[in-house]
Order: sequence, then structure tokens, then C-alpha cells
Amino acid sequence: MLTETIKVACSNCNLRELCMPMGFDQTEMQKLDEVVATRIKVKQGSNLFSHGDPFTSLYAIRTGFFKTSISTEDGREQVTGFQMAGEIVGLDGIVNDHHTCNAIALEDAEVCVMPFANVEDLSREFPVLQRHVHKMMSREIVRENSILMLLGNMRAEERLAAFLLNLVQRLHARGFSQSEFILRMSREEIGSYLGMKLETVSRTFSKFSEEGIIEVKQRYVRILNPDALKKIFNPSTC
Amino acid sequence: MLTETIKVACSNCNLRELCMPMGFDQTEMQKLDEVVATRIKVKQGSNLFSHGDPFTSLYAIRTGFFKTSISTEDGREQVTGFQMAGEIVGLDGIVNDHHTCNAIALEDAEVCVMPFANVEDLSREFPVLQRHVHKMMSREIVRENSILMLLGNMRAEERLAAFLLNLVQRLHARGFSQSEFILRMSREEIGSYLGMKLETVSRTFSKFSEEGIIEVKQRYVRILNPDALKKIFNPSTC
DNA sequence: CGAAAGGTTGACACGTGTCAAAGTGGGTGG
DNA sequence: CCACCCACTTTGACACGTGTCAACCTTTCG
Repeated sequence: MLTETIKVACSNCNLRELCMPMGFDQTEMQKLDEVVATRIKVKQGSNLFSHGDPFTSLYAIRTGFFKTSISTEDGREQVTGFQMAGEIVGLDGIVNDHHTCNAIALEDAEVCVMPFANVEDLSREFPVLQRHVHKMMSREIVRENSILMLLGNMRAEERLAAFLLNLVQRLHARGFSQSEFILRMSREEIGSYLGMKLETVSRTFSKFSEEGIIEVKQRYVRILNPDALKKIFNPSTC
Repeated sequence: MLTETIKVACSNCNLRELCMPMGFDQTEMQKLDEVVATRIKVKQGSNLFSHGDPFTSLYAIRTGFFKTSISTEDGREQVTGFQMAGEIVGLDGIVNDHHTCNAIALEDAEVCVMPFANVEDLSREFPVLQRHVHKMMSREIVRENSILMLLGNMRAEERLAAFLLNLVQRLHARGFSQSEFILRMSREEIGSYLGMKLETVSRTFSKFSEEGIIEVKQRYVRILNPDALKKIFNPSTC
């Protein structure tokens, strides 16, 4: 998993605005650099952490793309999220001092290791960081709430539309195109996340494509009619 | 919503072990009493908070039973949880300074109001409290993960079995029977939580009843064969 | 006591799962 | 550098679990 370790500083990281709280002066920012111990590389397909691993750190993704998942004893897998640059993984480990989910790199990745003891120590010193950590965790709770709504109430088309809109919105926030992108995950992984089978994912992609809403070729996706997607996801706003 | 306010202390509350971190001495415990501003009553059917309300406080349930839910603009409701004595609601509000879900009392209830500013102030002073708050939030993330697994991978029978086992386990931890109880929520609310229609909930109850696994009469439930329920929920452990 | 809300049950419809076969593309080794 | 292989994707036919609609029953409460 760890192929290299580099010591780095948040204070001159271009993802600072995504990971870190705002409104620090130079001096405070340097103090905050202490929160990150090292930066490590994770090869595509390998686990950043796995179910049962002792919890020591949160991880901020610098480059690359991850999925988190949990699995039952009889082998069923549930993808609980897809994470990209600037997002944090590992919050699940705090409650029981070991991780309950797996975090797997879907492409070669680099993550900043933030030992949780550092996070807590600095949080007590900097209320702004404390508030930031609380917001991170609350954001994750709210995110999962909205997935519950997807899985509990929405049909296949609505789920996939919501998924695509969410993905493209996050990619756009990171400076990528808001119309085209390459999926980093398989149909099966999308299906697991959205509570449907891979065939249904594929069929729904094809349906959107036939309707001229998107263009799909394997993992390449171009959104031709974002309004149509929004309408499918939330018919009431039209 | 608020019919009465009472000033109280955690230090002599019999639910302390459920809400509060352990391992404090007398003096520290008295300091911690400051976290709770007041205690309020919430009438059955009324909202402790609603979507859009400004976030000010977390709430520890002292007596009564709540549901939390979110809803789409076109009126679909998703129940995101059922909460009982000793459990905390309101964590969803931290990230955006307003609540995104509704918390509704399913029976007359009493809750302790913990202004979040107090929580954060005392967290900086008491590392044990800080850790406790982090665990609470992480526990909620892990709980939602397991519901994602339910909704994404399980069939109706598995969902209801998991629901009943979870409910009875939490009730038992509070000193109630581990075999019989009264449901505080309707079939429709159970269905919303578990991602199924009320008729399916009712039918699944009837099926369990015909198989001699449970006894059901409206909201009264008695678990006759807990092992059978566990087997339905998780076949691999048999 | 009557009405309203909630729960049960049946018949049928429909969306998604299952199983199978064929197509596509990328990576690897000869 | 090409050819093969394997993982992934697409598509079709059919099955099945759950949703939908409707009728009836039970309980609660004014």
C-alpha cells in the first residue's frame, strides 16, 4: 500500500481550500501543518485501510479516486461512497477505534495522513479547526441521509441521474468539465452504490443515451442535456 | 413544541451513562453540567426541529421516542432513524448551520437541550468530552452505513428482521424486555425507514407470525424465536 | 356511538433481478 | 508489435419480489 512517504505542508497545498478551514493567518497556518504527518501513495486496487484495521488517522485525498465499502459475512458488498481530491476518508473508524469499512483506490492515488491524535490536539487549540472537523463529520451524515433517500424512495433512473449530477458537480468544483468525464468505477460498483444490479445500471445508461440525454461509451460519459437529468432526479422543480 | 422548561444536571441523571462520557470525577462532572442549558418537553406529533430551522443545539432524549426524516420537494418522505432515551439528535445541522431533517416525537418526550456552542467550548477544555462527541458523530456515520447495506442489498424479510433485532437490542440495553415491546411507529414509518411500502411491511409481519417467529397484534410485537430472526438477517452465521 | 386513522389481505401489474450470450477494449507476453 | 486473453459492458428473454389499488377489519378517540 505505502510505496513512498513524503513530508509536506498544507500551507502551500493547492487543495487547502477543500481540506482545511479558511481564515487563518500565516502563523496559524504553519501550526496547522502539524496535522498532516506524511503523504503516502496508494496503488490502484489496493486498500488504504480495510475492515478491522486499527484506526489511527484520517486521510485527505490529494490525487486519485477512492471507493469506500462494507461487506456482510456472506460476501455481499455495499459501496458507501466515492471520494475524490480534497475529500476525507476514515471517519468511520473513530467510534470503535478500528475501521468498519474498506477504502480502495480506484486509480493510483496520493493521500495525506492526519493522525487523529494530532487532529484532536490542534482542534482544542484552534476553534476554527474544531468547527471544521465537526462540519466534516456532519456533512458525511447529511450525505448519507440523501443516499438513504435515493435507495429508499427513488427508481433506477432517478438514482442514476442523481449520481451523474452529483459526480459532475464535484468534478466541476475541482476544475474539470461540467459536461464530460471518465468514470473511475465499474458498472457493478455504481450498482452497488445505488442499490441496483450492474445490468440495470447498464440498461439505464443506454436508455439515457437513446433519449439523447447523455453520450456513453464504456466509461466515457458526456452529459448532453443536464436539465433533462435534473428533471428526472427531481420532477417537481420544473 | 416547548411546553415547559426545567433546569437540570447531568451529574445526577440516570441516563448519564448513555449520553455522557465516563470516567469523570465529581468536580469535572459538575463542570459538564453546563453543557445542558435546559430540558424541554415535546408533545407527541410535534417537531423538535424541522428542515430549514437554524441549528443551535444538539438534543439528548431523556424520555420518549423520535423519528428523523427528510423529504423531497415532491413530497416523498424518507425516515432516516428512530431514536430513544439516551440517544442524540441534531447532528445533521452542524454542517450548514441549519437542520436538513425533521425530528418528530412519536410519543410525548422530554429532551435535554445542549447548545452546540457549549459543547464545543467544553470539548476544548475536556479531551474526554471531545472524544465523546467525535465518537457520537462517527457512530451515526457507521449506523447509516449499515442502513445503506440494508437498503442496497437486503430483501424485505432481511430488512424487517434486522430492524426488529436492532430495536429489541436497544430496548434491552435500556432495561426493557428482550422479547416483547410496543412499536411506537406506524407500518408506513417502518416502511419508509426500510425502503418498502407499508403493505409489504404488514405482509412480512404476517409471514413471520405464520412461521411462529414472532407474535404480532397491531403494534404489539413479541419475539418467539430470535435465532430464526438472526438467521434471516444473516444466514451465514448458521 | 360514529368517524377517522391505521392495519391486513387479495389480485394484479410492473420494475428490476437473473441468467445467458455476444460485443468491446485494454493489458500482457511471445 | 501483434495476438490473445480476460475483465468489463451490453443486450435479450424471462422470472419474481415488491408496488399498486382496492376492500375490509380493528382500534382509538372525540
